[in-house]
Amino acid sequence: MKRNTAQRSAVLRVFERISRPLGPPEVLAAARADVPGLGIATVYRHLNALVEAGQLTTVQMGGEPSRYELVGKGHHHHFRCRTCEQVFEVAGCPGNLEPLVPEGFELEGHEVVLHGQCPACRKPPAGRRGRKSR
Amino acid sequence: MKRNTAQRSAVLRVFERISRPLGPPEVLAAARADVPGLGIATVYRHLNALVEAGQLTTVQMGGEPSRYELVGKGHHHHFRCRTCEQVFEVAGCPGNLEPLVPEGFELEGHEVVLHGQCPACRKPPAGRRGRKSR
DNA sequence: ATAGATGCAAAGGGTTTGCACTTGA
DNA sequence: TCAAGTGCAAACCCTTTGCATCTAT
Repeated sequence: MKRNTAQRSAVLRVFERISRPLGPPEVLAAARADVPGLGIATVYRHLNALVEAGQLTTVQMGGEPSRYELVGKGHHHHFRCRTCEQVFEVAGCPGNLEPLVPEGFELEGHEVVLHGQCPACRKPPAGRRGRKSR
Repeated sequence: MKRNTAQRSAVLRVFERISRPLGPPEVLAAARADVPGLGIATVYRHLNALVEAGQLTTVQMGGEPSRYELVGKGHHHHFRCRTCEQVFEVAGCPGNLEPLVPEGFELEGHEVVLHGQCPACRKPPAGRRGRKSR
C-alpha cells in the first residue's frame, strides 16, 4: 500500500480535514467525496497500512469499533460523548501515574478516557444536535 | 436467567475465584470445571444477564473482546500487561480530572488504563510465565 | 406440569482475504 | 509492462438468536 493512488490520498485527506478519531465507516463516507466508488475493504487496507507506516494510530474505546487519528499530535487523551458517541481530543494529562502502579508491575504507558456530554449534546436537542451520527 | 441452575452458579463462582476481569472464553474454560458440557452461548447469556442484574460490569480494553468483573469493588482502574494481555485491578485513582475537561464539555465519568508488564512477564519467561493465555 | 434455561447450529455485524480486473510508475 | 492496488464477494471471528430439548420449581 505504498503507491500514491487516489484512494490512498483520499483516506489521508479525510484525517487532515477532520481532527478527531474516526471509524472506518466515517472514513469511507468522507473519502467518497473524493473517490465515489471507494470500497470499505480498501479503507480498511489503508487504515491498517497507515497505522503500520506510523502515520495513524488507533483509538480504541470500550467495545466500539476502532477509530483512527493522525499521529504527531503529541500526548493527549480523549473525551467520549455518551449521547452522540463522538470522540474528541483532550489536551491535558493527569500527570504522574506511578503512584497507582501496584508493587511489582512496570508502567510503560497509560490512557485516560473522559465520559460525559459534549457541548452540542449538553443542551436540549435542537437542529443537528445530539444525533448519533458515526 | 433467574433460575438457580448449575450453569448460572458455575459462571458466578468463576468470578468469586478469580479476581480480575475475564473474557467469555476464560469464563467458559473455568466454568467447565464445574459444568463440563457448558456451551459458550450460555456463558454469554449469563454474562449479559449478570450485567443486567447489576452483579457484573464490563471492562472494555481497546479493541479486545469484553471482559467482565464483579461489581462492588469500589472505584478502581486497570492495568493491562502488554505481554500476557491479562488485565489486573489497580486500587488508586488519579483524582480530580476536571482540569482536563475542555470548555463546554460536561464530565460524568472517567477511565484510566495503565499499560506495561505484570510481575510475571517482567522477568525473563520461565515456567508458566509470560504466556498469552486469555 | 410447564415456563424458563440449555446446547447446538445458524444468523449477524464488523473486519479480513481471495481473486480477477485496473492502474501507477 | 506488470506488480501493486482496487472492488466485490466470500470467509472469519466474536456475539446473538432460533429452536428442540431439558430441568428447576
